[in-house]
Amino acid sequence: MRLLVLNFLLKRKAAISLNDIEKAIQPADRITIYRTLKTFEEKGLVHLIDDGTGTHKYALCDDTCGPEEHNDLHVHFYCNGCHETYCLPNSKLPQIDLPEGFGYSEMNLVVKGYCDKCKP
Amino acid sequence: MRLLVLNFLLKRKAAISLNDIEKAIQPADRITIYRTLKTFEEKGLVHLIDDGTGTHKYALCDDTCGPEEHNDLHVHFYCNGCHETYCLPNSKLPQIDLPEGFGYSEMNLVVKGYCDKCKP
DNA sequence: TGAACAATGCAATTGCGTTGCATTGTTTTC
DNA sequence: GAAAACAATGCAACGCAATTGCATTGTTCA
Repeated sequence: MRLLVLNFLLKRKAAISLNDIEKAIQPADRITIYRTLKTFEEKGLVHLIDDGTGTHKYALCDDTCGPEEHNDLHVHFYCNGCHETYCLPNSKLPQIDLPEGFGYSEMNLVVKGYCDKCKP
Repeated sequence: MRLLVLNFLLKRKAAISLNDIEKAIQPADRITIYRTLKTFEEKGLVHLIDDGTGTHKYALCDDTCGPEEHNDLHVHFYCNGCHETYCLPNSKLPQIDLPEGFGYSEMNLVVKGYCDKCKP
């Protein structure tokens, strides 16, 4: 089962939700996939994306990720047309000036718009 | 009821969730507060914040917002200590280089860390 | 082989957002 | 001023996704 999920993740370029995987890998139990993804995340294989749609998405990490640390410090792009969420690893996160006394730890940046296939 | 909600929003500097308001304004019905906030949002009084916690937060808009348009183009800060979400209107959104063919429409940027009160 | 452990699957729960509908309060019209 | 039209409130219920408990099955190790 974990191999099935992993293979599906490798095939897809965009981030996918639990439902996507469930539909693609049938018959499969949603809870098993959920726990599989959770395990993958803990081990540093995938990272969880919050693209503002309310449903979690998952995408493969790059090689620098591990169980200790997630280097998912890149921009995510949500397409209003095809409703896909893409990782933009080439777009690095900007430097933000925080108010005095505030400490930075992580950042989540989601850009919305239309991807190259859906652009009107 | 709407006045109660508005006054509570004015008193609080941080963004607040439906539950926060419900606990603060008792006795009050959750649905009524929900619809109140929804009305406020449509009229351009408050804007909705997705800080990645999974629950929506609301915060007052500045004077440039109206029913037609929300100028909530600023950074939000989530404190891992007190779990409060702050608006950082002085931190403008950065310019992100999108891949070829991608079109920009909106952006959501949440910085996480520790605020000045919770910084260790 | 048997015990310890991990993985899976089913059922059920939680949390939050949301809608339907009846009731109450307010405004408009005659 | 009464009746009708409309807005606001409150209760119940629904929906969706994430999450957990527990029993069952498969795997590893002594």
